Amino acid sequence: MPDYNFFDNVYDVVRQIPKGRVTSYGAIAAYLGSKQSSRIVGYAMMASGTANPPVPAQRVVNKQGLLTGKFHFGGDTMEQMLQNESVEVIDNQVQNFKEIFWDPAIELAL
DNA sequence: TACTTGACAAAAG
DNA sequence: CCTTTTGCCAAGT
Repeated sequence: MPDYNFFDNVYDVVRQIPKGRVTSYGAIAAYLGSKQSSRIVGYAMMASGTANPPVPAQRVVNKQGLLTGKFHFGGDTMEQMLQNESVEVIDNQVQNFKEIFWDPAIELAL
């Protein structure tokens, strides 16, 4: 068993995302190590579908606030879940993204 | 063991 | 503004 599971780190951060808030792959990657690892975060999210406990991957979007991976949830499930948490999503785009953005580098720095 | 793919991001053309 | 390229790391083939 590996030591530092990048995936586990990602899961831990994502689970701490408050309701009605969203973050970006790059933010998580940057918080863990380097923003270059953003792809690994996305990969972790994909694996999160089989992870236990499952992580609120719907709260993780790309830096544009765009629901790039909504298809992995199955149709518009991602949008529905986000809107169910008071997150406005229009055309795969999180509205007011900048306002509800949750940055682990700041929130978890406390 | 090597090559390809991927829920990203930033830069270049 | 849109398309292409490069970098990064892990997993699948």
